[in-house]
Amino acid sequence: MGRTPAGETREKVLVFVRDRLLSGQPPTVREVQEALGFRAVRTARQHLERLVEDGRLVAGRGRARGYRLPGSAPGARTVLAPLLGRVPAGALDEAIEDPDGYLPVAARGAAAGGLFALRVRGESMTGAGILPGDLVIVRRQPTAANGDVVVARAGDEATVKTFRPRGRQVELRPENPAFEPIVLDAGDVVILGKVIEVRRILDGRGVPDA
Amino acid sequence: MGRTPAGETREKVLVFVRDRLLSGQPPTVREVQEALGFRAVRTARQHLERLVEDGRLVAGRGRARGYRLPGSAPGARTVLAPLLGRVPAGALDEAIEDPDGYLPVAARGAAAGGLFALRVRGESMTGAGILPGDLVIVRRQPTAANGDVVVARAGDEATVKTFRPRGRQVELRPENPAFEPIVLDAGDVVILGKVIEVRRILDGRGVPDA
DNA sequence: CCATGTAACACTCAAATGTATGCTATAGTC
DNA sequence: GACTATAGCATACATTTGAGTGTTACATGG
Repeated sequence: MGRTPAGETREKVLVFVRDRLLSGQPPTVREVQEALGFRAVRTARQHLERLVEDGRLVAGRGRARGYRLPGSAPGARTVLAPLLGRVPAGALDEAIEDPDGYLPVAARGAAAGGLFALRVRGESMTGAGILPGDLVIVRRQPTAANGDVVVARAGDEATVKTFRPRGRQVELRPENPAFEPIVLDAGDVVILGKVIEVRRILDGRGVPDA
Repeated sequence: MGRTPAGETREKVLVFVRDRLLSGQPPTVREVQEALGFRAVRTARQHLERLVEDGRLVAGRGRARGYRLPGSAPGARTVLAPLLGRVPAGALDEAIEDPDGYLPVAARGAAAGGLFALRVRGESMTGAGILPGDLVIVRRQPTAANGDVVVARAGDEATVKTFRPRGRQVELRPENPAFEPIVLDAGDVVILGKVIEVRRILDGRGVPDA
């Protein structure tokens, strides 16, 4: 029957599989078949086998939906971080239950479950280039190092600040001279995690003309 | 046999499934069983059924590895934007052939091939919260609207600036009073694309103590 | 004590899905 | 033309995996 130029179809197969993997839904061989319009399961499988031979995919022998991206492949280490609307007092795990969405993050060693994202409110960190409305990607951890930008809960509110240990106390320092540092006993501060990435979506709006 | 306090095990099941889903590897019922140490498949399935009843998971009827997080599945479409080392004169397409890496981007309608990423050099945009070393995600387009942050080529160099049309001329305005705007004839400016997102990786380094 | 609900087990069945065998056709090479 | 490699098809088979039936045990409330 019909043929296609060498390798061309295989690229489409790889793109399809990779897209599915990135969106968290590994495809079956038959889904590949259908998506590419093959009339035989075998055809899809042959392409997949070749991609594995060439090292562009990794097969999980016998497992359903078992194809993966090899560790070196682009996108292989992408995980999804839940975007939380707000962090109510003492209920991070509950907040993760009902996220506003998910952000794809290149996981630099971080485990999947250990990430979440927050939208920044207020101008207290503009000096560090973190503006109101920005998204921060946070790795959950109970401690932090001097100078880390952290998400901490002091009292009821969760805030983004720079972490400064001060002996038995802790300073949560805003990066904006118009704001005052918060200094508390170490026991009164709960570190929710460390900010590992800042994102700003510009999509629609531009910079207002001065 | 042994029992566990009410609901406790179910939480562990949810955490396990959620972590697997966020890292792109949906588990099978039997994998849940094994991970939680159940001796019967049915036990794992019952927990999963309950989680679905409570709306904390979504089941794909009959499909292998069919459990999803509520509200996430279709929306979390991710594409990869190639990170370009630099933009040599007149060769955007060639630069995309040999990227320094890829960034996962939530595709907000944007076509996959229409995105690329650049690392920002210089401090000319600090006023807009774009710092040296930041990554900008760019959607390729030949025109821009007033106020858009764009990647444009004026002469040999590609720069990130705010786009201001000025009649027959174009102003590429830095967002930093220490820098001078670039004003050129419209014909001498090539818009490579519009910045739709800004990212900053904080991974290791924190904010230096003042 | 008994009814009720949850947690867990053992086993079975059926659908989804990976794997294999064998064949046809087109394109390129010697 | 013969040889080889690739693309594709049709069908069958085997494993993985989701789904169903029934039972036991341990709490808790009336």
